[in-house]
Amino acid sequence: MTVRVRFSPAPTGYLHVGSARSALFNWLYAKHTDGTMILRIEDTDTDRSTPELIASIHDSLTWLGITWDEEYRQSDRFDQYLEAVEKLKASGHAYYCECSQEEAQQRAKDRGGPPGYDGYCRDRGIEPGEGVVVRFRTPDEGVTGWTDLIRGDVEFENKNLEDFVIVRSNGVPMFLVANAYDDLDMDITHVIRGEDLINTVPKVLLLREAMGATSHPIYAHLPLIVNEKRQKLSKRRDDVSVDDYKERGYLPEAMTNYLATLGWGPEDGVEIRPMSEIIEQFEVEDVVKSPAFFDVKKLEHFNAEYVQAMDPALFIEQASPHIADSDSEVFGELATVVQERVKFLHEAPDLVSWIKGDMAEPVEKDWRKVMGKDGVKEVLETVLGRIDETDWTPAGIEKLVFGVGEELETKTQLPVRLAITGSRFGLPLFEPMALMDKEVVKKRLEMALSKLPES
RNA sequence: GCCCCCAUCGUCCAGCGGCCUAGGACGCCUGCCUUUCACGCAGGUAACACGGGUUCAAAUCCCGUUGGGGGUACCA
Repeated sequence: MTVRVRFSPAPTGYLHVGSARSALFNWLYAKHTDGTMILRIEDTDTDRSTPELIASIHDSLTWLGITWDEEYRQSDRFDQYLEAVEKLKASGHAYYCECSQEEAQQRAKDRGGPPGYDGYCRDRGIEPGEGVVVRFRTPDEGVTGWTDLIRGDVEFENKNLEDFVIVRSNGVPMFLVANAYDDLDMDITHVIRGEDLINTVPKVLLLREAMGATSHPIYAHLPLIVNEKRQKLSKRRDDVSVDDYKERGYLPEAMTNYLATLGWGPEDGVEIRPMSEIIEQFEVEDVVKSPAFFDVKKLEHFNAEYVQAMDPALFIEQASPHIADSDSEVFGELATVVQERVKFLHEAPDLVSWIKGDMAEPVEKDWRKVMGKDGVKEVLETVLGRIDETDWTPAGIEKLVFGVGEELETKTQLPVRLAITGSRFGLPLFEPMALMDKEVVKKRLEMALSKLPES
């Protein structure tokens, strides 16, 4: 039997890293087993789903390198769900209900106990009409359970399952039926998704059985990815859109590699490795149960490793879009040294922008620390005074700066760097300086001198 | 409230009854290298939530407590 898995996002927002991880694990498993990966757009929430969002999900998945073999859109299949619902009604598994949400809630409140719908309309013979929904009739007793590939045996008592809505009053089928119907219809063999959906399993199982299913897919519920407060990642409060990471210059390979280590780890402990090896080693049952914190620091490290490993030509090609046009020439000349000290593509601009553009405002603390030292004034003045007679090449500038250092018996590189670049950190100093206009260098030195404390 | 899940360094992952005085990775700290930064190299920091069992032996199995999380919609 060939494995068929599906990633089924609701297009109600951009793809975020949690969903991306679910997509990735499905994809890894499909690849590992040589199975089929299905992308199923669950757009039954017609109010919030948009074509733009579907397109953005496609883009994000593609960017990550996650591919799919078949694609479906639930909004194309409403007729089928509705037909299935008709059968459910005919067999007594579903019924019309005219209770408003307020009424249902009010009754739940009045009777105390558990909230949820009480089955009031079960046998009232309601006819379809304005404000009428279709509900699925859940058993009053017994248990519904399954063996989860990751969590083991999970059981729910049927009495805790309310008669849930499967068709809205506007006639649109809801998530649960669509989901149950499609998994059955598409012969899904493994359902791999976030743990936030674990509570819906018994309802879907009941639905499937009512639809005549004699067997069920294997379920595997992934631990959630959480923020620093250990809460489920939320699009609203957390910074988690895959697209944003792309914009910030993260590499897709770094992202997927990092995501693969959240909830799972290779046997030999080597975390950074080609996707082909991850596919080879990946087993769903090895996924851990506890939630994982999305650690951007570690992602950064992964990204740095991938940036360092990039082919230089590819680095230039991919970093260039981040570089201002006015800086592209110097970037071209310094790309290799830029690549060596950058963790993200988006850091490249800052490393070169001071050469042709404006220099960054120095960090106050750094400035005080470096410029407050004795002798700095002499250093800057001497260097400034000799610029006109300096051979304006990297070697010439090095001779100038270090020469002054030897004469005055002090280190000159740092104050000169801070004066000219505005930062303690950055590229090797002399190569970029050689690309600058002498007058600009002089002006920055003068500016630094003027800001020196009068002592 | 009710239902469900989870619990090893700050973080991610190893550990599936003895090999654990608990291992790797990120972070952080120290040193080396270096007239910047980064890289590299050598070290270091730091955890089995708690309480009961079971067993010759428990981080590993069982129960409870505590803590955390998820769900509880005519969202998915």
